[in-house]
Amino acid sequence: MPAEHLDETATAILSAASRRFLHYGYGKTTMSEIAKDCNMSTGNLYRYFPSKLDIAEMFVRVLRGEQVENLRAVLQMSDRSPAEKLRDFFLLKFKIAYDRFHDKPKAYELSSELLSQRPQVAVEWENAEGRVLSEILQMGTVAKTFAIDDFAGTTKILQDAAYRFTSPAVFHEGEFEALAIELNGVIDLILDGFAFRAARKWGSENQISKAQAN
Amino acid sequence: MPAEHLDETATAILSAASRRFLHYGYGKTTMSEIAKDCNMSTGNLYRYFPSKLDIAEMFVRVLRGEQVENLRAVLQMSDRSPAEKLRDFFLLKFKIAYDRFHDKPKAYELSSELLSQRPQVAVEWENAEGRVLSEILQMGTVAKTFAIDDFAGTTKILQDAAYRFTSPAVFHEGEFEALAIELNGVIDLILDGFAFRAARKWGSENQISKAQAN
DNA sequence: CGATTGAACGGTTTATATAATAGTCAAATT
DNA sequence: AATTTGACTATTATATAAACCGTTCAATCG
Repeated sequence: MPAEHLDETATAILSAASRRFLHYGYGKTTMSEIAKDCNMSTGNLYRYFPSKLDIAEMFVRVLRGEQVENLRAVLQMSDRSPAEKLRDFFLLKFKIAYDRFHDKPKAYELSSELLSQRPQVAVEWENAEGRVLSEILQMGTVAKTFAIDDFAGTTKILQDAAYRFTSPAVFHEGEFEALAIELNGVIDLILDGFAFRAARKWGSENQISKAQAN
Repeated sequence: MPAEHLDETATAILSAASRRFLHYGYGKTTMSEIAKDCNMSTGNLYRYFPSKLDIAEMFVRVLRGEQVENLRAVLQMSDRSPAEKLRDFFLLKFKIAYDRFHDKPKAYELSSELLSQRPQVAVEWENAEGRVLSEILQMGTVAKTFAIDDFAGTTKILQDAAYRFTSPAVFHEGEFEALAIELNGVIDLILDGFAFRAARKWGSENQISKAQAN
């Protein structure tokens, strides 16, 4: 399922298709154009991909794999506290979505079309991001900044609360800065909620002041 | 702008149009049908409404006015604490949106079409709901359950955090109960965030236990 | 004279015909 | 035998013509 299973020819096909997808969009790219770019016949494309939509799916998988890698990099920042990593995670996710929406419209259009026909891809992607988020929550729990018992459930709740800032349907309504300020406000509130729960569980007042300092 | 400014004839037009909008949808309703229902000519409709879209706008305004009234009723429940009212508000808003999406698909379609051409209506509607929400926040601040200084900003943040549960784009993804549980989780976290801020501001531990009890 | 009509206009949707494309497979190629 | 081909089919998209509908307004009505 990941992009690594592709042999050389499949990679060439995907690369040719990607170029055309980005430039002309999914609908305006034909199988014979892709075949010509690869110096092969249309029939032969089907030995490497079951359908055109599967080429698009692989294209999106690669794009989103890169996104998750970027998000995962947040985990490694040793100079950032778990609370700061939570903020970094969502601000980066917002920035990635906002940028892609604004300066790669064809890729956005392709994603929309694919996801309407392959909803499972969206679920997998959300789960992959959820695993990163969950690791941040675990780090915070180890550090006793957070006090979380249901990691999966809390991850889902965080994704819900930040949904507005990751759903492109809204990106035209406001400029980046205004939306980023609102997102920071949501994260502030979430972090205070976590601080409250940590204080309740571990019971010490220094937890409160620690969270306040953040 | 509100529905009360309408005279008898305009009300009859709106009523005939509403019946057809709900039954056949906006696109499948023609001005001559509306005129015939009211025993008048098409030309005469334009003495009461500038355009067909304005009839649709009035239709939506009436619907949404009722919704805001229902939400405002939450404010009056004297047996509910501010925290409980906040929960009631969002659960009711979610239920209203979910129900309308599922059993009045034509009304939903009409709303979408109108809002794409009259975005200002959505802004007004969000502001009207925001005023109710803001009153809940004030009640909570008076009761020292919350400690909010920027009511407008906090209102916006709450609307952002609950956006997923009010945006119909997602309603096919999950069943009502599952989504309601998630929404409750988001509200739990928000309320704990408010409790934390209240404890920080008013400084007493009994605030923490009070919020815990909720 | 104000209120109302309905034919006329222009823009848009719909229906139809035509062209292009995704996907298949028997034959050709290596 | 495994790979590749390209003509072929069924489906989808595009182009064109016809019907429709929102809107206007000069003529009619009360």
